[in-house]
Amino acid sequence: MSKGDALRDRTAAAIVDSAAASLAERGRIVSMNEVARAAGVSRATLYRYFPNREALLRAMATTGVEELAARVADADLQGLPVDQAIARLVRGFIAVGSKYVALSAGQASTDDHPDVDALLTEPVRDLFRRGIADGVLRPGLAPELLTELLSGLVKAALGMVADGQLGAEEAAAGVVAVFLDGARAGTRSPEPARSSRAR
Amino acid sequence: MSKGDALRDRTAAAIVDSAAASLAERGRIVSMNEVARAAGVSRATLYRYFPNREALLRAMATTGVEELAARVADADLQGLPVDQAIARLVRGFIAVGSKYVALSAGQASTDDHPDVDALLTEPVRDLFRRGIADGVLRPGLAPELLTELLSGLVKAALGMVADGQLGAEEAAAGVVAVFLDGARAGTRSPEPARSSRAR
Amino acid sequence: MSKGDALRDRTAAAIVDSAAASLAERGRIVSMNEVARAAGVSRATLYRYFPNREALLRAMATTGVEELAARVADADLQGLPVDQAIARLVRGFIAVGSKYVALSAGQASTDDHPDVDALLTEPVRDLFRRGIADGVLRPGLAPELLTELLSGLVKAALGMVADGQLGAEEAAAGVVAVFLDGARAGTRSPEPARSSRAR
Amino acid sequence: MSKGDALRDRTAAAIVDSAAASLAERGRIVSMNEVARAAGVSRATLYRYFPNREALLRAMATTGVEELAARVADADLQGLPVDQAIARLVRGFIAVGSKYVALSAGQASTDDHPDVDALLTEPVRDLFRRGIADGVLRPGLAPELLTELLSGLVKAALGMVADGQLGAEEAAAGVVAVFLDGARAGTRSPEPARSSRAR
DNA sequence: TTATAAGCGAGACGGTACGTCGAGTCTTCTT
DNA sequence: AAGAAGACTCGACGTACCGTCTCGCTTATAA
Repeated sequence: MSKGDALRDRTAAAIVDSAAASLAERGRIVSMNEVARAAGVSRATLYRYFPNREALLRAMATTGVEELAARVADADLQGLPVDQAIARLVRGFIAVGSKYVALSAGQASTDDHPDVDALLTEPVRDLFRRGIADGVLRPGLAPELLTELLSGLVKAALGMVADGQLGAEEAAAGVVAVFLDGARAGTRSPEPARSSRAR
Repeated sequence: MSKGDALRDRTAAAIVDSAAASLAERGRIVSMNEVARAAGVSRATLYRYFPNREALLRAMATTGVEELAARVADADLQGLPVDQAIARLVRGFIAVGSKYVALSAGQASTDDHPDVDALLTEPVRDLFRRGIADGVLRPGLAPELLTELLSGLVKAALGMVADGQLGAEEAAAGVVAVFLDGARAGTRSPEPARSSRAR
Repeated sequence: MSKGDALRDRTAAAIVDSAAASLAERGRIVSMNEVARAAGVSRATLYRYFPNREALLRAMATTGVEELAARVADADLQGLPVDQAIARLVRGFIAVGSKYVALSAGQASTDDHPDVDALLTEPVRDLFRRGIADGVLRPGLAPELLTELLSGLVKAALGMVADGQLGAEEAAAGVVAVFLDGARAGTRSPEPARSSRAR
Repeated sequence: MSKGDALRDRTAAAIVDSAAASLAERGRIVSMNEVARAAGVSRATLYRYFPNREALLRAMATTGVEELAARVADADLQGLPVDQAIARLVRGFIAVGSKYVALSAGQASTDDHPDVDALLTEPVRDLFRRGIADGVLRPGLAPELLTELLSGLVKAALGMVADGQLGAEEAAAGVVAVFLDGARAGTRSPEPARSSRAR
């Protein structure tokens, strides 16, 4: 039975990947028919795996979240200084972006997802809490707000990457630079030298 | 003829407003039938004004953009210090947000809009150019990147406002604080006192 | 007032004529818009004269009927032998045919038309009754049946005339020949010489 | 595959039958929605079988023609004396009439139908040619004209049958009587005794 | 090795929304 | 003050997509 399940999972994953690719490539308008065809599978099978469009989107979201969560877990955020942890996090977000961008466009509601909270939002929030407690981040901004704002920065950067206006590395660097130190000129900017090669 | 046109414009504006309200209230799924009914008009008339759904969304986008552009023009961005201009800009964005949020959710493509570029993006980019030239903003970040990142921050903040997690003022203050000075604690903390007094 | 009425009548007649022409020329599918345009009048005016499409068709029918009725009245059917009266009648029908064909195609219901009955059907039926009474027509066929059958023959002949397969004279002669004497060869062949000289 | 096709054909036939019934019962104005409902099928399915209204009408025409053609083929026209063959033909036409009447009202164009020519018009024309050659029909009337005139008679009779003014048998008898021997009183009318019971 | 179960492709079906178009009503402006 | 211009509602038409279903077929597991 484990074998059947494995096959099932692999098929589902293939469908999700293919759908993510189709959805990233073409502009948000992808019919279930096209998704099925692109995945090399019949429409009936597609519906067997995902009972409706929303479920497919949700699965894509979950996949992206899990992929991201794996990176987050690997990243040993607790073991790093907060600023470096954030940088690593952002790089991870943007690397996984190709899937994340489809969702960030509002296709999937990301509501009703315990995963996304448990796996992503919470660790990030913890990171921010730690940063504030450590005195690395300033105390005036709520962790929840910081989480959302960072997410917004990442989405914007992903949009530019998807449009080919920016490489993933530059995008990540820009996000980190702005998020940590802001756009204002000042004394504490050795980092920007690393992050300013926007075409 | 001016009268007929005026009536026409008013009707169109009423439809756009009603559609924006419907679309903000209900989650992204609003049929043309409902839009028409909510606007107190028949479906045929709706289609007389906007040949298809996309045109309606585009009109909503344009309306939002123009409203925003009016604010931007009023704001006398050139006459202010760059940081204050940015703060004013962000407050304007968030104030108009209720319309902007529907569009930012990805409903309208915002592509093929000369308006949005001419009226919004360009002034903002100019502002950033001026800031870099003045030495107020650091030179390492391209104006295009800053524009997108600021837009991302605003969208994120708008999402929180729409969810009721945050007031418009706090949201604007948070966006400005992070965008200008970043989340990192540091020597520049006296300045945020001007702009980031979240509740 | 007689002047206004005269104008009114003339306009109505012009619309009817134009509509008949449009309807004869193009195949049965003529929108009220096209009718109005062809008549050189606005759609509103068209509707002022004829409250709906059916009224227009009915007016066309009535016009044709009146034209026909005028011929019928002129033809002095009572003063002629029945067979000659029938021949004259058929020629009249076919001569007026261009209008009659549009109606015979089923556009107008011809129901609820007192005119058509009073002006056409009744005289024809009377003619048949006289023929039966005179012994010119055989008694076994009801006048109503004969009326319908003759109408059917005329419509068929009109169709061929409209298609250019037949001239009006030959068509009329054929209808009269078949209606009076049938298609069977027989002893009455000398008579057809008078009425059935098809090309 | 034969099974699927058979099912398909049966469904199509059911739709055609139902549509013919609806169209015969109600006066020419039957929406596709009603057709679908009457056929116990959804509108989408109706359109799946017949891409548009005209195709449905055409299918009804073809069905009627084929049904008629089957009768014609069964009737062994060649093996009968021409007058008896004509009588049989007319009875066949009128029997099938309920479908034929909808089409004869001008709903379907009957153009672009090779079938109708090959299956119906041609045999009838052949019959007339044989009749003329045999001396049973008189030579002065072209077969094409006779074909059309007979068709006109049949349509007229069908109209009366549909209106309930006449039974099918009487109608057929009247048509045959008039078509073969005309309405004129004369020596050769033993038949009318059989055919004159118009109400 | 065969039977049985499960997944799969194919595709019909109902439902719903979209965008188009014609019919008929009504208001407003003009002459 | 009547008629022209034209906006509006209603509803049908034809198209497309979604989600459900059944039907055979194949394949892999089980006896």
